[in-house]
Amino acid sequence: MNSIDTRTQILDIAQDLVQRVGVNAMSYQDISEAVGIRKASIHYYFPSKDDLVAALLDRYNDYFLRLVDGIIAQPDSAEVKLRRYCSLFEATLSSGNGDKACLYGMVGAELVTLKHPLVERVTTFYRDNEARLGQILNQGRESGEFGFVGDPQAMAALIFSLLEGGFLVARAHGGATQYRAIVEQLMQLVKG
Amino acid sequence: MNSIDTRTQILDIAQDLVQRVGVNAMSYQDISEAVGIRKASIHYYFPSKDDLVAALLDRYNDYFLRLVDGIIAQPDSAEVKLRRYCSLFEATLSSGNGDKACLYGMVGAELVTLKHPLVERVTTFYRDNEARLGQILNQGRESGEFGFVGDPQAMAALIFSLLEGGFLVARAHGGATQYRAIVEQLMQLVKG
DNA sequence: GGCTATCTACCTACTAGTAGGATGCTTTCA
DNA sequence: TGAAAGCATCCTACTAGTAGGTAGATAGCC
Repeated sequence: MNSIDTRTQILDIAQDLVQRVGVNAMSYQDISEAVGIRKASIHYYFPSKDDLVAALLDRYNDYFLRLVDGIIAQPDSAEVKLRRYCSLFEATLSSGNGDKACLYGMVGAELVTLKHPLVERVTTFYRDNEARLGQILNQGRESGEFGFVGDPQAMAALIFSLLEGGFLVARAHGGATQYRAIVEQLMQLVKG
Repeated sequence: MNSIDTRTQILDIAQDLVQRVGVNAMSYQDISEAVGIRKASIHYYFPSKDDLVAALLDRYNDYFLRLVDGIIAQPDSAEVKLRRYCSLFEATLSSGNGDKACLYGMVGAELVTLKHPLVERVTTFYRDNEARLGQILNQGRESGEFGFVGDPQAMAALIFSLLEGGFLVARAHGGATQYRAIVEQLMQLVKG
């Protein structure tokens, strides 16, 4: 169906825009020009901007957590899993001109301007990611790979904040190189 | 002079707004209502929005780096200095309803939508902070307080990204409590 | 008189969103 | 089989509201 293609195209362009400039600076007009359809046609698929952003967040959530769960399910060492997790973020950073951030990182920065249903999605995404990071850290602790001090769950929260922040900082200064250096430094700390 | 007061009032309100909702979602109309003057009067002090944001960034940069330099100049242990540095960020988070982020963190997220002179300010702020963090870490290494593995400058970049990210994540999830837990975990890692 | 600070009144550009029409494919049914 | 009805998609044309920004008048002070 061509209609499904259009819907996907709208989501793809919208996601790209949000990752670059944020929700507030992304407009239906921008999407309209990039996709090559009229503004009203976007309203046909997504009646309100909140609908569009919600669909965007849900799609990204499903996509990202599926990848993470795939990483965890593999019979790899905890170090390999943690490195793969970090490289999921890096892939996004490198995919554009180094000016794309994590979708949820961008939305998180604009959190106060969003309505309840969207805010809830962000908090859930953060919580789910920290939980999965906790799993990886626990595995590494048990196998003896990771010798970091402190609670694995606190460490998971630290790593998630670090990756989200590293993303935004790297965009301004240092780019993917700086991000990789930070991940490398993190790995050393985790191994202890 | 009443004029200086007005100018300061505008900057105060504008900073508060940017820390909550970001540059793009902050409008002259919002400031106008909060300060109690007409929109055109704000243009008298800050002809364009870029002028206003530039003044905002410069003021915050001076204020923040002065505090940091004050911390470094004290004859304290490296651990105390690092804890004080981290608490500078926390003070901002706690100052509102837990919905205020670091000014430069917010602006950093919107980086792509800004013009050159503003982008430069952000990168400089990041660089200056990482350099000062590096000083503290070097002191701790030399005194034997800090036993973390890896390069102090890489560690400084890690800590700065962590704090900026921790800010944004904590706003969505966990608040000041979560931020403090992350800082505590960080301190354990730095001590090694 | 000139300067500072503030105002009213306006402009253009852009925002999200709506109403209703044109097109064309699909399904229904005589 | 073929016309009709229904539906999905996309359109033009519009709305009301808000954005940043400007012109020019007014008031009070040095």
